[in-house]
Amino acid sequence: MAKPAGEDTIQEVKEIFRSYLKERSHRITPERFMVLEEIYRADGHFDADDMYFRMKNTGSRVSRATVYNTLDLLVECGLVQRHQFGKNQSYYERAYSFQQHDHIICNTCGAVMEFCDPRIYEIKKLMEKLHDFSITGHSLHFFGECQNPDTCSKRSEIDKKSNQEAARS
Amino acid sequence: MAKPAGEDTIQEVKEIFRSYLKERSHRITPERFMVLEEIYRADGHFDADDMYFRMKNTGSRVSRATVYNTLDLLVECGLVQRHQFGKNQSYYERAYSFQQHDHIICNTCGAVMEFCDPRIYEIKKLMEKLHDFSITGHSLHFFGECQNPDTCSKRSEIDKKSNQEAARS
DNA sequence: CTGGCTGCAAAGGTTTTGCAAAACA
DNA sequence: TGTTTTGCAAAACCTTTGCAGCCAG
Repeated sequence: MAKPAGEDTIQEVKEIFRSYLKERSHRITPERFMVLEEIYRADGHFDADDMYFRMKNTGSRVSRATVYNTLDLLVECGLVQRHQFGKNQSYYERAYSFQQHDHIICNTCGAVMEFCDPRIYEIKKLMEKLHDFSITGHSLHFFGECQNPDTCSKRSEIDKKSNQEAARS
Repeated sequence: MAKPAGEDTIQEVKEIFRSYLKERSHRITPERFMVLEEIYRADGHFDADDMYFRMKNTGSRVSRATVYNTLDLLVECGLVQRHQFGKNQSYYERAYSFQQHDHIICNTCGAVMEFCDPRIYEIKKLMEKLHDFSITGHSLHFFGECQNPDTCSKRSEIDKKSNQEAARS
């Protein structure tokens, strides 16, 4: 799994975000930077509510509205990627200093694995030419079943859920 | 764009669905077949509510609950594919006798184009081997902007919306 | 100052659920 | 006849919005 970003990376993304906000005449508020920092201190994928409760627990009190607002801004400026893993809910992950990758999702246990294949880029280039289209992003998911019974079971989904709920105490 | 399925195809998918339901000891209800038929008579992508209103208009009165229930069954048995085009809403399209394809989505006008590239299959095979994973499906979307001003404008999104609303009269 | 931003709560839109009635097996 | 399934409406769920007060510029 992905590890949290280092301090140097966190300083870099803050600077990038600051420039972005200034450029667009958006205000530089402490809340926005608190969200950015929390995202880059986290590892892996999360949803908006995860982030809301995570911040609540670490003492950075921001409202849901601000979390959503900031996530939108961060997606716009490319520091965060938004994913749809099949549920009607958005998942996010940090995008800076973080290798471009796609996802393999287990239908049984919900595990998300990551991979990278240069052929995606080749397909992208071909499609831009073929369809007279300017492609700015993509999402590739493979769905299926883990073959490893240790990591894949209904159990692990239940664990995940109860852990999340515990975090919201 | 995709054209509605022919009568022969409709008979085939009904037979497949019937076998599937029998196998799983699910009941063979007229509502389920009405939904299946309406899906295969439609062209392109639709959401659950589209289907609900489409059926209302053609006189096949089924409830929303039944539409959702049946869509789940059809996705499970592979006759329908579910897509997430970036909104927090599911879109569907028929999958039988319908070439496997992926999607290019315009962020501006919402247009959805289709394409097909055999390299996806190659990547899939590699990932199954690399990650000891059994892949049963995938979704690949490219996001960006149409380069053709005739087909791409905010306007076309508005048109699409008002057409949908007209269908719900 | 003053317009954008925040926090809160309420509204919005899609999907799921509970329950009585209907109907498949 | 006994359960599923249906239809309806209410609930649940995630996200957006409205508004008063706050704060960055």
